[in-house]
Amino acid sequence: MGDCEEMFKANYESLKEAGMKVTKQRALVLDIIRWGHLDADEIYRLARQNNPRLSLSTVYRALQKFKQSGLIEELHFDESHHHYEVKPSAEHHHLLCLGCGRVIEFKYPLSRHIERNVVEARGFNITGTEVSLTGYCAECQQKRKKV
Amino acid sequence: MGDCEEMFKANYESLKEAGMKVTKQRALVLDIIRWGHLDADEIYRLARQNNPRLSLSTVYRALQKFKQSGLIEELHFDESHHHYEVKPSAEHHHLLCLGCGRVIEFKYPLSRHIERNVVEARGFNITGTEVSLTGYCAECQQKRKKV
DNA sequence: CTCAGTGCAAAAGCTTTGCATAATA
DNA sequence: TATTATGCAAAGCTTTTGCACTGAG
Repeated sequence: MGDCEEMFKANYESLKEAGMKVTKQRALVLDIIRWGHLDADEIYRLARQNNPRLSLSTVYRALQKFKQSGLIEELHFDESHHHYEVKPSAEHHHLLCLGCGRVIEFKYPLSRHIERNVVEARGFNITGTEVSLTGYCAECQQKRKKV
Repeated sequence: MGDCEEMFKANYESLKEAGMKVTKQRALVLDIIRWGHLDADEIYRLARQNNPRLSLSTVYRALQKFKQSGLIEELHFDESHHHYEVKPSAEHHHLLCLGCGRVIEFKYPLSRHIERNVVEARGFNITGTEVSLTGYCAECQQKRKKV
């Protein structure tokens, strides 16, 4: 690797711990994922500002690897893209504002709640929970009233 | 239209009520959606058993129209396909078994529950809720133990 | 040195669109 | 008759894959 920036040190550690070969492309992609809930193409475009030779397939391959090793999680805000975030420690979900696109995170043990309160879920072993809540944040509701 | 089967009468009414032009293709597609949680290609293949000249784009255009007029809803069980169901009267969600692919439906006013119990959701106007719960049903847990 | 990762280009899978024809209201 | 829907084929978009080359361990 050789000439790698200081700012990626933490990412190198993460990759190493996850048992992955460390490359500057992967460190870069991982670093960008920490910025927010981005999709592959957004990650790609941001990453190219740092490394213009990076290819989109490398981004996709990195995302796949990270997902497999549990470093990140895939989100499905809308039907056409996937978005990614570094794996959270506690179960949490997202409110997506259809007005401004902002994402509000909140912690909530929803799978436990459902296992306890939903009759049909008795005996079902829930391994994955993804909640997509869409609507309008307080600010966007104000804007919409005015229009 | 002319030579249309008796079994589609109810669908004709639904389409008419929704303010759509009634065609035998649409009635057929709508009829098939009532069978279960199918994706576009499954609907297409089933529909062609009845009308071999039907095209896939007609299926997609019908699905889009139905969605717009609120006749059906789009589900996102896995990341690559969309599945469809006729619009339910009460809020309900799905448990998807990764073993056998079965879908268990359950009614639950989750958006209300979240609006009431999640601090971060205060002031947020939730308009859409979709919950994807994946795991293993009781039967598949048994099978997995044996293997 | 060896195997895994990268870049490029090409392909795959799902969905949408353009256009001439056919069917509904 | 005037739209609107259909069928077909072609294009679009996101994601995956093949292959030769590079780089990490």
